[in-house]
Amino acid sequence: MSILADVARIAGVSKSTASRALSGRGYVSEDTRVKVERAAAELGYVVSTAAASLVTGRTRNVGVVIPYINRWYFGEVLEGIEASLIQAGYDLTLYRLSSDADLRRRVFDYFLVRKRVDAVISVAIALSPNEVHMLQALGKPLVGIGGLIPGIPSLSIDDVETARLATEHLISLGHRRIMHVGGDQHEQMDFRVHSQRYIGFQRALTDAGITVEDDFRDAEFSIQGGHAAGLAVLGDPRTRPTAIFAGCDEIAIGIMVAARQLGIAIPHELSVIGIDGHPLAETFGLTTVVQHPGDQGARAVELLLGQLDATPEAPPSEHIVLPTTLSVRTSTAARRETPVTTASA
Amino acid sequence: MSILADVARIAGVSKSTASRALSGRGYVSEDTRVKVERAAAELGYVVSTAAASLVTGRTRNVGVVIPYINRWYFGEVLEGIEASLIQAGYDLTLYRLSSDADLRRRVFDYFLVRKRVDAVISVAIALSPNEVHMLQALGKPLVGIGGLIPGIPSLSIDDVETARLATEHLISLGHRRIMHVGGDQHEQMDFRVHSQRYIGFQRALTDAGITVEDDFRDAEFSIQGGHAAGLAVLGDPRTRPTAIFAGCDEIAIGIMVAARQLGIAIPHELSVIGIDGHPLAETFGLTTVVQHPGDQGARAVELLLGQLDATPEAPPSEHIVLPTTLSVRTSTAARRETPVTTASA
DNA sequence: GTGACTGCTGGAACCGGTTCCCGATGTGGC
DNA sequence: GCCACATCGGGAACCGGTTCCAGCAGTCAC
Repeated sequence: MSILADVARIAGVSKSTASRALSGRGYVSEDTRVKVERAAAELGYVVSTAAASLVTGRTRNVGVVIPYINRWYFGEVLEGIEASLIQAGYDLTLYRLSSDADLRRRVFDYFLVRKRVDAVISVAIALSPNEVHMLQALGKPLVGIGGLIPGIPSLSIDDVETARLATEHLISLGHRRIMHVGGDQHEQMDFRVHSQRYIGFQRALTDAGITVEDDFRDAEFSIQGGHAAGLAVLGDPRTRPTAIFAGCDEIAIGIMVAARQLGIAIPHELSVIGIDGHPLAETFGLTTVVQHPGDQGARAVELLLGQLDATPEAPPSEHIVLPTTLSVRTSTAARRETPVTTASA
Repeated sequence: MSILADVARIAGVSKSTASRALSGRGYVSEDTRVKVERAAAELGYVVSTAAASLVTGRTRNVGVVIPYINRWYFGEVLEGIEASLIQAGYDLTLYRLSSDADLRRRVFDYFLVRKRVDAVISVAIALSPNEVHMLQALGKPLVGIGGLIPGIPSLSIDDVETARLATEHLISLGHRRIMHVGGDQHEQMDFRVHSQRYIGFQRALTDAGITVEDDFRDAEFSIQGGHAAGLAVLGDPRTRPTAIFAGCDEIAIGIMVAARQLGIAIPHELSVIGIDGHPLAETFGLTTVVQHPGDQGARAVELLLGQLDATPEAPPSEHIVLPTTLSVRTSTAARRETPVTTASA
């Protein structure tokens, strides 16, 4: 474990020159630069980030706060962030923020505040005003993904529009008895997304002059969640919807599995559409509205680095909306028959 | 952003006393401790980890090297690691290590070496001898999960035995024409696991005196991978196996989906067993051999912290084997019919 | 020849903690 | 009354870099 002073000695220069040579800041002649680099290589020297960040105040480390790791959307976002950060020479420190209040406080008080990160990316987390305040008080760049937090630059799809797009697809196929199986509006964790998608769903119905009685069923955002909800919703042939707009592809796939178990043919007896562009959507022939979480992560990093480099007090509190595209597969089709009645206005 | 000196001044003590009071090391009277803590709270003081680790040499940060984020096993392991580290007051810095040689070298040269982590956890990665050497040269604790690296304490299930257990379950049900759909033995990333499971599979067959001609098909470790392999393998009714041992639950589920699409009834015409205990196994009624990746992550952290605390030169290069348990569901059943012939000896 | 300027280098201060060491005080035993 | 010992607090060195500043040589313009 050699230190800069060793390198300097071997190279026959001073610490300051060695530092300049290695970091590339300030005047160094080509000759000495080579000498220093050679010495560093010889000794296997690597800078101490602790020492460097002590004096510069920058850690080259970005904190990522995320509620889940093992769900497709979140995993993708995380991969996107990671790849971009590595590329830019930054480390990524991961904090999983559950809904457990104690743990949350702990993460905030104990970790994030510790001058250890240069910036924070918050992925699809409903932050309390107090938490937002703490993060802003850090004076570090902060970017949100997947939902907007007032006063914080963020990045997401337009959930209302996306949900409307999906629902309109079903309506255009002639469906009237449409149900939304999605996230609980009142859940703490998932941050507006649920309610936004429900709003978009309803808006499409309203615009088409359709009213549905039982128009919603909540489900966990997973295949199992969709499966359970599917079994519950599709059980009675007389009340069964002819089409379901699922809050995400995993729910949609769970519903498809449930339908198959119940002997309900897709798409002849039931159309299903999701949101995400999950790789399984192709396997299952699921029609979906595609988003690109990995890109969202990458873009967030871009935004962050922009803020980090350009220190001028220009807080770009913009909200970037990313496009989504409808991808039609075989899980949706024109309405064939109506089990009972369509409740259309 | 107050510093220790401010706290000391406000509390009316010296920096050294303030430091002792806050860190809890060394003699400090109860009175002064309270005074210092009050001053710290008042100023909203938090230590600079950079400064602290510069002098102590410890960062309270653990590096995790992992090949995938968005696959069930890896996500679970990561969650387990994260929870335990947070609990212990450590940060987690994430490095995704792809098979891309450049990126790999970059992670090793540029990041891991940078005196930035106290320890490293390597999850299911096939490290080159050179990479192992670099990590060991760091002189930091190092624990592997999911496969053993010579000379490094590690933690995993017994892949051979687990595969044998799964295969024996199929054999005990009367199956003879059994196939293994799993990972490519020669793939760089997944680190022995593939070949170990194949060995266990073959061992069970051999012990039962069974020989199978086409006994293997490789698949990506995902539902899609299993689905593609399933379509390929199950296409021809005359050569179709009566039972499949899948390398993981995701592959198994993909196969089940493929079987359904091909109109093959499970378990009447085809038995499928996996390895993992994936939450979807329950949804799909998949028989599987259960492991607990989250626990593996937690145990790894335990091991690591043990090494970090006890500095005595006792490198516990042990390999811990974790138990797995067979969980029988409805995807496996006694052999009913034999499409053509059973190739039994 | 002198002054201004550029290119380069070294000395030293500094970042913000931790810890060693020494001195002061108090307390108990003899 | 004195010594040994435990408790407590402060001064200062130190961790390993970065950066400011001063200084020096060489070049060019006048």
